[in-house]
Amino acid sequence: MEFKLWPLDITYGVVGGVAEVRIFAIGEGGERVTVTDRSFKPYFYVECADCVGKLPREVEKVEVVERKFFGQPRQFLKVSTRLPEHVKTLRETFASMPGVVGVYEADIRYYMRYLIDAGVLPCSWNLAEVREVGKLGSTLVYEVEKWLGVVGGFPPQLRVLAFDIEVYNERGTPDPARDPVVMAAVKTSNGGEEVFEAVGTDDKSVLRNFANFVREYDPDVIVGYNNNGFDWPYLTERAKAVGVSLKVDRLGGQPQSGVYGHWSVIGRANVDLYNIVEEFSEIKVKTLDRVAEYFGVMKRGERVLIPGHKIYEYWRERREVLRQYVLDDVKSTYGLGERLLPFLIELSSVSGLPLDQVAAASVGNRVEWMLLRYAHRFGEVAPNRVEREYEPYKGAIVLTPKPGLYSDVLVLDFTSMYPNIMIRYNLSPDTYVQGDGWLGEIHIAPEVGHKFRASPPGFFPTVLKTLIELRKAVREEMKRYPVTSPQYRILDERQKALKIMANAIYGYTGWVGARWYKREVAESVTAFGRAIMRDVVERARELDISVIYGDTDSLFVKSGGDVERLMRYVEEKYGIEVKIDKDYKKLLFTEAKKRYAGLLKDGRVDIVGFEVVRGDWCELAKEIQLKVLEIILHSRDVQEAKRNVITYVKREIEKLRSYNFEVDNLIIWKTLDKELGEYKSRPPHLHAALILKQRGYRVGRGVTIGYVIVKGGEKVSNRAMPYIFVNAREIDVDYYINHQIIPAAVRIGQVVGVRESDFKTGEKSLLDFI
DNA sequence: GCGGCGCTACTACCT
DNA sequence: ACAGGTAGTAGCGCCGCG
Repeated sequence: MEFKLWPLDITYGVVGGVAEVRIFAIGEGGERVTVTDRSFKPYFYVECADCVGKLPREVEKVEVVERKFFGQPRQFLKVSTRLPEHVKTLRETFASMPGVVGVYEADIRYYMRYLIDAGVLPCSWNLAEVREVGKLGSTLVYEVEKWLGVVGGFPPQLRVLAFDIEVYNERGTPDPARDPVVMAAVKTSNGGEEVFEAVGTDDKSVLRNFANFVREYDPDVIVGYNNNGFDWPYLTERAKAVGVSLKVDRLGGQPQSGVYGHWSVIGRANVDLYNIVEEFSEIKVKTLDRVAEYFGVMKRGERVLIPGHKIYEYWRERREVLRQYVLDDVKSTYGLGERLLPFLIELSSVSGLPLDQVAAASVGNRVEWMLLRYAHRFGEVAPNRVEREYEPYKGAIVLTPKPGLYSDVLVLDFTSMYPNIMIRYNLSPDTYVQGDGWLGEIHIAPEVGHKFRASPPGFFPTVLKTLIELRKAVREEMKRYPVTSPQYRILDERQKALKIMANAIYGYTGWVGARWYKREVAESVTAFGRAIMRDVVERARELDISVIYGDTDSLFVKSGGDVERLMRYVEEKYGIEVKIDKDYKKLLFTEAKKRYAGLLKDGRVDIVGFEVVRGDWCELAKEIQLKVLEIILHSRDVQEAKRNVITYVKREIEKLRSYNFEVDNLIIWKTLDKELGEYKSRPPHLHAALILKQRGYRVGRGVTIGYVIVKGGEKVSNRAMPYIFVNAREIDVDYYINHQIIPAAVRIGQVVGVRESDFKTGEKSLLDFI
């Protein structure tokens, strides 16, 4: 029978010496099913010239096949093996055989190989010819006979479960061997909400009740916040320590740790929302409460907040508050899931990576898995991952702004410039021409001189064209639905997923870790980009349009001139659509690139690059900088603005001097980019991190440290203290005045003539006394 | 021994 | 582990200084 299914998770097992692929999926009627296939043999490719050698017995079959390699037709041996694990061992065996030139695609995981070859897309509707073979627990099992392709449609109703745990520990980072899980909270998409609690310090019931709940609710998707980094490893360790089994997957097993810190719960998609939140650079401090507020899920002011190091106190003395806290956390997590899952589902479908992996996978890997699918479709054998040396190359042009206040400025944006360049000039690893051998039509990149065949269309340009066309079709389809409909929302997430994947391809070509790494391609893309930018600036000059600033693919121009003509010029000459991205009434530049701020025609204040938008300046300094900016943007004349700025900032400085502030507003947040031992110098946040470590906290790469500068004679670094250990009276207010408030205020204020000395008149320097 | 200077380390930002 | 370009702070070593 024909069956339409939406794959959620995939795994395999070996039964009777045969690999069996198992796809956990949802049918059209909402039924949960398992689809199996025992017919697919693992394989890899071998390229050889007169290969000799005895075939190992793990080899099932060898065929000579026609494939392409970087666009060139070639013959390969397709070596199929009996079991997935044989691929790894045979890879070595074949590589060392006399006559073997290369072994390819031997590092592709079996179940991914299956999805790619069968053309099965996770988180999409796939049509298959199946037959029913029985039941596994309560779900039907089908055996697939033939895959009939991907069909369109919207995702089914998913059962989602969010969870969160709280651990009792008196200092530092909790230790599963010692510290009990005193609370576990769950929230489900059918409205269920529960908190499981320990009895005293006995947490066996928490673990059991949690596992029972998961099994009974039987979720398709499990979401957590840092569950890969904390909850799952902690729960499984703790379960082992107290002798409880944590059987939560769909085959009666425990969660398993996979590669790169990802945890899998077979049959379900375990998604760590923190993974995806990490990609939102506009969120500076990524604690659950702040992230939930950012996404409009729950306001921080309307929920219970307990710092991690005080949880044990609340468990001992104010348990009902802790209960509310864990509930607020799980509600936030659930809400985040509602907000983020639709995008992840589409990203899974576009990249071809199963849902539970797509959030954890890096951008480069998502692109690579997508490319592997297209390569298979085009009959291309994928190049191997090889270790390469990093070679820098020139990037985009950034114009130098003239400092000052401008009025009526338009920002022109060249849409999808890099993808368009790649398509137009056919830039791809397989179209790259080395030397002068090629006699057909070629494109030559400016400055760098790399050559590319003009036809036929290369691998990357073809993929890009496909993605752009798909996106266009999705955007067309969106018009058929009301903006507020769920369908519209899903299609919008789909077009976003297609867009970000297309935009990531240029970066991928310049990434040394990429299979299809080709520096010459990346280098040519930026070279064409620079040439276009220079040409458009020149054209603007000819048209008497004044150019104020530009960065990569945007141009800031004075409105009033024939801007439309300039836009048409770019569209006609380069085939790149130009859109007016922003329309400023007033715009402010200092002498710095990548930093500007302005008042948009719609009344919004827009700030780019300045301290206000940076996470590593304290709230107070940012708040003051914003005010200074607003004073300037809203005043009619420069002198008045200058006076008002000075009066305002002086007042703020006085407040600080008289200890009229909140410590929270003075916290400086910085992320550790390395492990503590790898630092060559001792910056402030490292100092603060070392203090945290000394007091039992686990800190290292990726952790964001919040510190304040306290009094003392030594250098700044030695006075950086984790804010949780500091009282207001210990704060070094002079540091904040001279190194946070004044620099932030002067940076913007300088445009109307405000100088550092305007704020230091009250203070007599030693020189004055002499 | 110390202040000033310039370079390096480091982070976060922009497109 | 998608890219390069950029601003800015603090650390740190070096230099000169009778």
